[in-house]
Amino acid sequence: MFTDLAAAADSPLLHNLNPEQRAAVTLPAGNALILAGAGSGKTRVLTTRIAWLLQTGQVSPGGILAVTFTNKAAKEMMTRLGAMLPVNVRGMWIGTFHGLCNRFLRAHWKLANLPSTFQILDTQDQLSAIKRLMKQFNVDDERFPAKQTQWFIAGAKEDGLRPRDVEARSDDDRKKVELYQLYEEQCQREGVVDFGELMLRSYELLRDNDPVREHYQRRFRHILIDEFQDTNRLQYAWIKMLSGTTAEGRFTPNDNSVIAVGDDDQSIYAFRGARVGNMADFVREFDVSHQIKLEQNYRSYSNILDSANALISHNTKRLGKNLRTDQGPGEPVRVYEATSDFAEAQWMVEEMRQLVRDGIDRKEMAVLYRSNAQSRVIETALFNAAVPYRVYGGLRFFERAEIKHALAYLRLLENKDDDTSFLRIVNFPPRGIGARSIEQLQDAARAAGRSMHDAVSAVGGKAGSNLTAFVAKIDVLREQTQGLSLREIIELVLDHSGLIEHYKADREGADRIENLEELVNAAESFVTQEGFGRDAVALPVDELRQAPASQGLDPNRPVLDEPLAPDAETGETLSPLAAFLTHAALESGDNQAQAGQDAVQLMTVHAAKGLEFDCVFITGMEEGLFPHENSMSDNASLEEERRLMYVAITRARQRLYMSHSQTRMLHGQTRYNLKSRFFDELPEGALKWLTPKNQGFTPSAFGYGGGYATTRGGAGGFSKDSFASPPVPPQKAAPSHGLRSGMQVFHNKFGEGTVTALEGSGDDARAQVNFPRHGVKWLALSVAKLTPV
DNA sequence: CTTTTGCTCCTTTTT
DNA sequence: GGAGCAAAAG
Repeated sequence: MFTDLAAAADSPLLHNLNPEQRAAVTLPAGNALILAGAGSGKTRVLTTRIAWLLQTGQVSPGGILAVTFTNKAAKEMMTRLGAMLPVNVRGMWIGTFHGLCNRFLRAHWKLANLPSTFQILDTQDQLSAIKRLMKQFNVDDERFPAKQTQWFIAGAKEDGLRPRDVEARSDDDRKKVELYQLYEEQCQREGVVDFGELMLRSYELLRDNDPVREHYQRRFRHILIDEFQDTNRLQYAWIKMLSGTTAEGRFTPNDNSVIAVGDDDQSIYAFRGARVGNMADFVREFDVSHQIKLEQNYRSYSNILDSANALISHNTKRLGKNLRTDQGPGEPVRVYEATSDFAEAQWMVEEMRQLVRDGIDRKEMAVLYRSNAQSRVIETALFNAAVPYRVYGGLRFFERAEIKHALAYLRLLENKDDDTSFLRIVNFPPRGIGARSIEQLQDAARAAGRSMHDAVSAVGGKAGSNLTAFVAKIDVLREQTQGLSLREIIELVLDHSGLIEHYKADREGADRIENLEELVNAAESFVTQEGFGRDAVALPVDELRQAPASQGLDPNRPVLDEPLAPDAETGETLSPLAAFLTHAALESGDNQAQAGQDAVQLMTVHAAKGLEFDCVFITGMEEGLFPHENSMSDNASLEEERRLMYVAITRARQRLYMSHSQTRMLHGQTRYNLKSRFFDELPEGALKWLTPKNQGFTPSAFGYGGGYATTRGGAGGFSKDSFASPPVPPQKAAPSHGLRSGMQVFHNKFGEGTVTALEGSGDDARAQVNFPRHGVKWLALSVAKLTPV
């Protein structure tokens, strides 16, 4: 360890860093903002910073708090750090916001007013809990869709608001606040917390408990936050609590150092509460003394980078940043116009085959799209061409129905009051407990103010005996699993729950059984990785010894230095089962990890953030899709779409393709789309149009009969019949209004547009029209005056 | 009580 | 086009 910083300037850690990176790594104490562009070595800077702080003795491992958004990012940080320094990374507070809050609440569950066995609700569980609640209170789900209520509650929590804090402006709002209140009571009764609650509870405990707050403020000397542009109000407030809020609730930056790393141009999560404004607030409220911009890009050639820079310069609200590269221009960005989504996929497959022939690995090719629904056509094309591919997104391992069923049994063993889990499995596998019995039980439970588990005895008759048998089974299982290893517990539960048997009887149950077996493996590797049975190593944290025991901060107990450290007094430790259930809730697991195989990667642009590939295809670049039609009306969301496109472009190292299609099947209907406005925002010099530059769908395009040119001869292997002839718009019998799909029409307000669909007849007749500047509209023909052009 | 059929709604997503 | 869910048939 270095004793003085002068000697440390030669540290091997700092080798191969550019001046900006080096400045960021060696920042003096104080609050700082690092604007890190795409591909500028952000993660490297963050981890090196931590390693540097430790190596120069400026802080001990226990004094570091590093927060990320995804488990993947946290894991990567720990791996890299472990490679740089011989340090016990697991003892450090590196993790996701939610993971760290969970750790915090597990340690202070009593102060947080939670049962020690509290369970975590994921989004699915939360929705079903809300549905159950709304049914119980006879809320009209037409007027208040459960999804909307869920959105309302999650949104309130992201803003740090409890029901009493929410300002209700309408009767509907008041009803939602009431539901929020009832939902909270239900969660508290059942001993469960949702994701937002993990954050909010932690925040409130820090806010309301002076010794706890002061303890952690003293402890965390260096706080580092990754992807700062994605933080929401509550997360920002949480950071302020940890770094200098006083008992009076005033915030003054103290001598902790907070380093926020982010890129306002890559803020793509405003729709779920992220607040880019936190960056500006941070600079102001934390008296930021240093701002560093990392603009040197090590990823892409300049044609790609120029495109990204040009595009994003159309956004008005920016902190200002321009990526540069030392690499040459590289390949031009290739643009392709297809006649249909099917043809677009065909073209892509051919292009990929050529790339493979050129020696590029399939796993270095990514297909990006705006929404998941777009993947199907592409999958079909890849499948038919026998090109291996892997789709990200969709159901993750711990979200699969059979896994959730198994977990529900396990959760009930831990926490019998978890009614969400109870309901999920009370009649699964079917055991003769129908809707009526369940309703009876729910009524009884509500009347007695108990959980469903505890209210079973109040239900008589045949229904009652089935229920009693079920509860008895759970209770027996709980007894039987005492003292067993995690693996044995799960095997026992799978066996005695009847799940395996049930799926064996099902013709299509083989996959599900396989997944259940995989659950046993997941548990097994969890146990090994988390180091159960290994002695927890407590790190010296001197501050801790001054904390008063009365506040639950036992001076002799190394609070939270190890996630699973046993309680010093009772020797009590989080059971492996409890830890595994937490793990399952917080890390929904990889999708289907067919890792290792050389396969083309398919994912949404959102999912691609943080990744990079040699070749990237951005597909479906059409008005209404990208930018998405729901985001075209107001400028703020349009700018977010543009940032999304910026993220997509900057994923590519060497080759970038963009494609759009004249027609596309969407919701079982053919749509005619114009090419994306984003094309107009790219530098013409960096582009190469593989097809004649065009408008996207126009009626005249139908007259264009020639096969489209492709870049190389080699790519022409597709059958001409499959798509070379332009699609013919559906010729429905012309109704009285005389409009047809594909027609150019004029509207007084919206100007010229293209009819893309027709529906109904007579007075109900409606037309879908795509207006270049106003987007896609449905117009009632009895009202709207449309004149053919 | 369970299975089947018909009807509705469709962003983006991590925790 | 297809998942998810509620009413109707078995």
